[in-house]
Amino acid sequence: MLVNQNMRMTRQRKVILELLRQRNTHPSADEVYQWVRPLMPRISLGTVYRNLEVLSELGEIQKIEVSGTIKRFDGNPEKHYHIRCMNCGRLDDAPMNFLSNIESEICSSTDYKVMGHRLEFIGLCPECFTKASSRW
Amino acid sequence: MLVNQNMRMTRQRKVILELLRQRNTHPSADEVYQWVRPLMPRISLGTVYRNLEVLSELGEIQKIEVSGTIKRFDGNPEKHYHIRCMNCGRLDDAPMNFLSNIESEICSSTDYKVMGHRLEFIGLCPECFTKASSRW
DNA sequence: TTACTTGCAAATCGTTTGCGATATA
DNA sequence: TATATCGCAAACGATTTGCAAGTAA
Repeated sequence: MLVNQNMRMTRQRKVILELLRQRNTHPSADEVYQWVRPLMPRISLGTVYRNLEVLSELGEIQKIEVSGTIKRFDGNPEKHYHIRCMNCGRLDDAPMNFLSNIESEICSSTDYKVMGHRLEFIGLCPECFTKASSRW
Repeated sequence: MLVNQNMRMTRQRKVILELLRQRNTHPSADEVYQWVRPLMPRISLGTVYRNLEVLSELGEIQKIEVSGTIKRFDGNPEKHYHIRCMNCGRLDDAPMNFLSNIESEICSSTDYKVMGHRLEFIGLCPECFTKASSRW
């Protein structure tokens, strides 16, 4: 879907954006839906999906496209990396500066026009690591 | 699914592994299914999925878990990165050495137990770049 | 007023799973 | 022979979409 010039700031769109900006978690579309429902009980899941799509195309939020599971969204539009728990799926920001020159390394040796990159760390969150350790 | 100790090398499993090893593309499960069918017309898509899962848990192949789309598989079990065409979805190996110390950077500043990372470059493949350029 | 957006429900699509039959070790 | 694996078809879950009604500008 292309973002239309005449994009309208509807109540639904505004509430979704505000909730994402307030919280620094990385929810799935369904989690966003659960957040919004107390405020707008008649909103549909389809509307949530459509608005998350539009907002990410506008650059207001980010769609987190790493790992082959469900999509996650991030109210922080700045470029940054994430770390994911391989056991429970928890997702947090990774404490690392964005590597802005990493792309130049491959530009000369690929036929692709390189335009960006995604980096995700995999591991065990504190809770899952503790649980795993206790079974050793 | 956990890999069983008594894993059997069935005809189906062997053919799938050999095809993945021979070719250096990065097929989806359905593409593998299309490859195998001429050789084994009665094989089912479910069998292909099950075998790709087992083979990747054995470390014989890799499941490529980047970007939120469909899963891809790689007959090369060595750690390496990929580059994806944002227009057509084409996926190739990225010409870059594996960054084996990148994880140590964040270990001290996260509560996670870091165990790996995934890096994917995004861009336009030569074909899509040419097409895009011609529209400017 | 106009056409973008919504709510609803059905459709889509990749993937997984239950089951009885088959074949590997 | 024992049981891992198969083929088949149905189920599943996340996401998308068609449509008539609603609403922002």
